[in-house]
Amino acid sequence: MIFMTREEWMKRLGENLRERRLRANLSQQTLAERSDVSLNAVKNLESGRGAAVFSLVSVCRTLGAMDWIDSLAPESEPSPLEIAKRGRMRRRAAPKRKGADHV
Amino acid sequence: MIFMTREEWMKRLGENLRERRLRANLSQQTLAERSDVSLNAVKNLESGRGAAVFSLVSVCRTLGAMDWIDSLAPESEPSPLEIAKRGRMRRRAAPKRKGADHV
DNA sequence: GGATAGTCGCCTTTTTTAGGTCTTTATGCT
DNA sequence: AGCATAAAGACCTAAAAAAGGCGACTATCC
Repeated sequence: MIFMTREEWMKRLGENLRERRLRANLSQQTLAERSDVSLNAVKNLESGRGAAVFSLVSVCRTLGAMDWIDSLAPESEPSPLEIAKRGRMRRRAAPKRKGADHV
Repeated sequence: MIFMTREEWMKRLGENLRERRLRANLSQQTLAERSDVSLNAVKNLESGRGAAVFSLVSVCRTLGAMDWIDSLAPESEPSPLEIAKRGRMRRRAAPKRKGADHV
């Protein structure tokens, strides 16, 4: 289960969305209208074909399923070492200097 | 906080992804390469501009953050009433018949 | 069984994103 | 402080998705 291709993930995502919609007893058409996207956008999402993040967000908002967005935020606090060394949050990745860090 | 526009959600999503990346101390460039998407795709994602679900999935896969996909699946079992009435899972939304269900 | 309507497939046009490159900004490290 | 580089921005072309419509299939309800 760990090594799923991106396409497989998209399909899975589509299935989950579909289930959600059916639990709410909504047709693709109705969901599309309420989400203010086209019917095709919903089709593409559920079938796992290409879709835009905007469509995904729109549909999820209608379905009342937005928790996933914050579930993506790193739940762990920055390591104490980091806080000690650098006062604030990191705004850039550490630069790979010339000869310093090899590979 | 409840009524965020879709654009605001996109921005938030981007910020979360950005934080994740920084915690991993990866540059946009590196993340893009490892995710097999273009640098622009990563930029678009983090800036909250339009992006493809494919890009989102790709990046999340690299960051080891795929739990959200299944978090979208309805965790609740279908209601016992439903199971009793109809043997299997619903495959379509209930049709809105002519005079039957009003609005 | 029959009628209704949700779903799927395909097609065309328009809009958006990916992918690439260059310039500028500003952060992080020494 | 100085410098190397990550990151943001703008611009372009090609590719992909949105949007809209049409027809066939079939699950659902009566």
